[in-house]
Amino acid sequence: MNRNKNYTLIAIILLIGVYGYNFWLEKEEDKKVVYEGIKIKGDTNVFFLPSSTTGQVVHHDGYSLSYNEKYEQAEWVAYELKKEHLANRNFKRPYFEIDKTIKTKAAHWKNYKQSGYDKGHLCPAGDRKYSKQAHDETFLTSNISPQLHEFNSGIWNTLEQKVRYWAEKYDGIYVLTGGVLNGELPTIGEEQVGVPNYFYKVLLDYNNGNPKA
DNA sequence: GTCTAGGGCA
DNA sequence: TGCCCTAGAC
Repeated sequence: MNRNKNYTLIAIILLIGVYGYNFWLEKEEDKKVVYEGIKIKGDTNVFFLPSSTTGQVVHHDGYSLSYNEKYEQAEWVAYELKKEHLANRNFKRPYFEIDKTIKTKAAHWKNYKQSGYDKGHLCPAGDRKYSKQAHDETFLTSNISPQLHEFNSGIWNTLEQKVRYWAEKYDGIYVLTGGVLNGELPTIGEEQVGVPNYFYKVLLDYNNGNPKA
């Protein structure tokens, strides 16, 4: 591996269980509202969705994201991981495609080629195995970020598997993932895709407030 | 064996 | 774009 680059990747893992907001926790139908809140376009930062600093929030069927044009990647990706989303089907790895829903144009995957970095999923393909459509959707360039292979297939991968375990255990959770995009970051490719130094995940369990860390 | 990936080649 | 092989971490 090329050691000329400054490797200081650290994962910051934030696991937050929330007790509050009883007014939408207690009723079953409210779950529905939350779920729809993710998908309905035009809704402002409904419920758990964070605010966007770029003003460009895009909703896909399987997840929502806020795209940061400067760094050519999403500042966050949010999705719900339901128990029934968990599946073991194995889809063929599709081709990475440019996310056409990004108005300012998402980066091309060629930026990542031979950059030494992985095209790391923010919304993991492994969390969207309940349908091929949802699975393939994670292979949009708006859903990936440059990650070291060692990091992506190592501790990050482990974390994603734990997320799946928790989704099973707590009957569904919300997941928010992103890289820390600020300041001057190293870039790759012609479009200068920023390379985050840190990645984070925030988990929200809406019907069982067991805080975990 | 299961996940995450890169890369070569028709 | 599909197919198939390789590699690391757990």
